[in-house]
Amino acid sequence: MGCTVNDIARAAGVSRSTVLRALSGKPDVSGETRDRIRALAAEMRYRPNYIARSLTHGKTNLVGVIAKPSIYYASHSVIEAVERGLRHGGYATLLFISGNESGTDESLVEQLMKNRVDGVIAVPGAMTPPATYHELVEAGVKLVILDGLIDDLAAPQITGDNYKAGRLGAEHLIQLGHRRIACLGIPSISTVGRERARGVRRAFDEAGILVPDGFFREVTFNETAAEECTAEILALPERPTALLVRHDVIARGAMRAVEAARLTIPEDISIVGNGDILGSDMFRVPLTTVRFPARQMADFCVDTLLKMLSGEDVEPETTIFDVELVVRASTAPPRA
Amino acid sequence: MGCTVNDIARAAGVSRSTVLRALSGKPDVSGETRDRIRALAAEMRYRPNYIARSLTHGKTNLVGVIAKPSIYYASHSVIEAVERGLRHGGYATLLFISGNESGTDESLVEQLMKNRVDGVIAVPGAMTPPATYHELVEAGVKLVILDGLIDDLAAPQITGDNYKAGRLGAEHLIQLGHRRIACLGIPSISTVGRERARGVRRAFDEAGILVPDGFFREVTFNETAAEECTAEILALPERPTALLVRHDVIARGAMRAVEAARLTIPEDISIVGNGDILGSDMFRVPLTTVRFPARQMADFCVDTLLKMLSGEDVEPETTIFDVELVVRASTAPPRA
DNA sequence: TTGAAAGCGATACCAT
DNA sequence: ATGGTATCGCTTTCAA
Repeated sequence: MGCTVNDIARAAGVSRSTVLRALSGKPDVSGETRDRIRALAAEMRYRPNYIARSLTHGKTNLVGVIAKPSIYYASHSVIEAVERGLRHGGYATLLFISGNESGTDESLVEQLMKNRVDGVIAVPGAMTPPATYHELVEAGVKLVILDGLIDDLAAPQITGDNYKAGRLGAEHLIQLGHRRIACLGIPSISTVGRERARGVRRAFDEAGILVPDGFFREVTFNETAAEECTAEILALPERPTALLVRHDVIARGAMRAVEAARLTIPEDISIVGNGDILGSDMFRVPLTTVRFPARQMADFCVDTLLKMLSGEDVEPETTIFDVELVVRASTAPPRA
Repeated sequence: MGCTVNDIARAAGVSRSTVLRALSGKPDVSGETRDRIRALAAEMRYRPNYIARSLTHGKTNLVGVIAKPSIYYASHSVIEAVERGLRHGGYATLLFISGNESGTDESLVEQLMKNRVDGVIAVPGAMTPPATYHELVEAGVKLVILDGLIDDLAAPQITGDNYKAGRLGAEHLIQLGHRRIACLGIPSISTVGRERARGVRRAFDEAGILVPDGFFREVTFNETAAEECTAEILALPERPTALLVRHDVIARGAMRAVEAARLTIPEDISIVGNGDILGSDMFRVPLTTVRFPARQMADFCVDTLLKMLSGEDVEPETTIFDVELVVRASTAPPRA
């Protein structure tokens, strides 16, 4: 298909070496031959074969990006920012969506390694076992974790302040006067889940609030599951007056359940989401939520990886980005 | 980093050829050596270098995917389906987001070609010039267009029935009794835009409805622009009783404007969206919209490309998928 | 059954 | 200023 350096060399009646010199702007060529060869290359629509180049350089200019499935929603704008950043930095994005049912994640590491990616950016989802990331690091791949926190991983990690996120949401409800607050939380197997819960508990403790056990739930990332879980909570003898929910998408499920129970938001039930996804201001009831600086985090993540790829030594530190509460219509004081 | 066939050959005390035969399960090896070599390879964590393999095969097993930016929303689930399908078929996804400000699209074709992708799946957005696709075809790249329609392109194209989509929405409003219907349509430079408009006009014609010029608008894909455009329409002397909107995301902008004008949906204004994006049933007012079988379209698209990649001759035909109206709360008869 | 050699396309280095 | 050659890691073909 594409023509090669050899083709050009033959057509120009010079050696391959000369062609290379002309094309790459190296010094040792006569201006005349250089121009002639360049014109010829353009005419023949020559495009250097990156594959071949990779082989000699030992560098593919490929970065593997492991993303979460679309139910996570925010994913796409993150991928977008990452792709743009990588492209700017001279890398192409090899995309893998993890937890996409098909194929084990063993094959994910496998794929990445076989394609000899220069680095990897991973946005951890619940479906990807942490071992995946450890394997990558052990294999010597340059890895940065975006919007997640993997225990004991020797790689830079970028994350939002989940402790603060939990705390902000809880404090907001407490200030509004709520005392019976239920949580649809993140499973505590993950560090993110534990941090979020720690923030919530801290706020409760400071306010001297005791929450019944049935009010602390862990829900998988699934709108329908959230709906069912919320229905159960609403059926509890002493119903909560507010819901602290792990994510805006989950809040949507919760809203459905509240509606189905013929209760109203925020009069009967206040809801706090998390993530401030695109459109949560246009939910049935505009959602009060916690905003993470997703774009900045993505940019910082790309910068970090690019530094590592350029040979710089980057400490495998965790960088925590600040979060903020966005108050909208889904929260109000409890009914008197 | 990774060890090579040579390393294994040396470690095993055999030739490279033997190692290859053992690893690839070719017949001509003694069972004993084969097992020994395989064990060794596993132990040394050998992973074949796809880059090198590509060079000899002249096949990279890379498929370029050109996607729209995240404002388009539905994008991510489409990318997800495409990635999964490609991975199943033995290909990796090289992702490019077009209209991502950075870099011209010339560099897009450039990137694709330099990386020697075996094929390309493109989801056309307004920001990508059609020339991009023609260049690709001319360069001999195997291309399939997903959810778009490019004029005179010698490549298979998969699209939803945009004529019907326009018609369904309009007919629905007409049946409800609306006669003053405004459109926030797709610019008619695109075939998709023209088809959609054709469907709408056809429904109007059949009902004998004459729509004032000011009621036909073309809006760029942008929530804020949609908001402004809607505000203008609402300020018109004889306000419409219904809005036919090019996309669910645009409907969100329209909803904002309606709210700002202190009008209610659907009592004062009915709204019909398009696309049935995830969550449009949980909009401020659950949105009546037209559903495209996005997942099936993506799957079909991948299948088509995989066929082409396997050497099959595929006709460059356009395949049109059926669409359906989803009636929710944003539409009702006009006020008497 | 096993080994050797050529080649994919580009590069770096040595030799002219 | 230009040409030749080995090399990257793997595959294919031919030879032993």
